[in-house]
Amino acid sequence: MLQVNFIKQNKERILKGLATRNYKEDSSKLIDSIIEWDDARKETQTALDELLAKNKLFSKEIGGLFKQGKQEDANSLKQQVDANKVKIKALEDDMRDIKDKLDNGLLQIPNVPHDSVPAGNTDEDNEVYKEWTGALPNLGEKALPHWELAKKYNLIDFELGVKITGSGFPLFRGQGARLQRGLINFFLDEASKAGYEEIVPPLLVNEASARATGQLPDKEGQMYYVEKDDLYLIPTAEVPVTNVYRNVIVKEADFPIKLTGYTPCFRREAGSYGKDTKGLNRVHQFDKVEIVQIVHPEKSYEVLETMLDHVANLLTKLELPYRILRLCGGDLGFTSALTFDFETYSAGQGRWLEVSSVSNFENFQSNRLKVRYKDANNKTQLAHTLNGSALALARIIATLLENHQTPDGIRIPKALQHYVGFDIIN
RNA sequence: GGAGGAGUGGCAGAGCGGUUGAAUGCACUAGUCUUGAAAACUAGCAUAGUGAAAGCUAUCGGGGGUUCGAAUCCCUCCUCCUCCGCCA
Repeated sequence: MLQVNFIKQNKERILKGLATRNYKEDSSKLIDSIIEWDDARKETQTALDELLAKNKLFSKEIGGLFKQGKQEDANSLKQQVDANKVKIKALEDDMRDIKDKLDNGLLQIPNVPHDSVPAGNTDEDNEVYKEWTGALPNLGEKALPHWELAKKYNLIDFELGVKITGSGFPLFRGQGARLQRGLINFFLDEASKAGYEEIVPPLLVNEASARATGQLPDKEGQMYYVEKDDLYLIPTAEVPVTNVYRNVIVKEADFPIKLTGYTPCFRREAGSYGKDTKGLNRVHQFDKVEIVQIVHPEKSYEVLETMLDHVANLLTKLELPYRILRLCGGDLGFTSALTFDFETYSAGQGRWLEVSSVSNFENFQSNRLKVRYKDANNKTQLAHTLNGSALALARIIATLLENHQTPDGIRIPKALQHYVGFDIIN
């Protein structure tokens, strides 16, 4: 969430940013309201503080008077305190009301897109940031999509997933399961080599955590919710891993903080039934290795580049053709200032599939998380947070199977052979 | 799930209705001393709101209540510890 002071000082910039996002609400009005509410908040607070200070003083006097045995004086003071208490109660009610409005208003304003974010509505308006310059695999007429390959080599059983749970919960078996496990280890090792600390977090989180990283209230319907215990199944490791630093004031010298974590991810994908749901293209449960960084505000865009390089390097080692998109305003996540998506070419389907999303949230997320540091003047400042998938498994398996299919079987890229324990699936 | 105990600043730990945002120790930061370091000594050292600042206000696990006044009393929730039960 944006800071109120930032909103006050940058109204035009925010409106321009919201336009880039193609934001539908009457944002100008909302921003004016927020500014009004905040002014009202300050005014009420000042009035309230004055009364509280008065009563505090009176109470001290009353204490003194009692000690001196001046009961009557004390009692008359008490009446004044009581009168003030009525006013205080009213102001406190006002305050709660104003704060609610202010908080709700702030929650409705998405992050301001970075200047480089192109205006646009849908994923068709995303800008190709880095094109694939090599040749795309041409497997001819015999190229199979991954769901057929999965069946042919008995790697993934979608029907069993349906039997056990429901659609969108694939079951991996045999070499398919091995491939899955190998990829996870490969991604984690690469992240460790790049200096990320490995975390094994809880897979269910409480409301405070989901709120802090911005899943709530924005994506409430997308998360599985365990009502009995009031917990959410994580839609990404970003939630528990970033929350490690919720409400923490870090030392400036500790930057950059780099964390990685492998977790299954659970997504209800409500509203997207029937769209791209074939095979592994869109599932309710998939595995992902996430990388997260908490950095000095001046460094975040530099760090974003290194994260892009990290993901690119993974895809290169997996010998997969990929391209990088810069998301347009309309496709940009609520909390993000700038997001790059990685897509790999899916040779069996003849289309590009999103396999990673790398974002800089600037201080939008840290403002809710309250991840801060002390600057040179010992003032508390918000850190910047970034994260990226490195990588999301399900679709990587899909493209891996499709791109590396040969008449003799599915070739395992060299970098991965050591992890899966075989060099071909047949 | 049942019974009991406990939650105070970065850590340890006092306070248990009155001027306490909170003793003391450790840690940390700066200074004095020293060739340098250590030790010793001196000072500083929570977060947030508001304000130009001084200051004022809130916060002693969270929320609510009693009281002129609450870290201290009451209610409730959460967390941790011990014991019993169950169990991967």
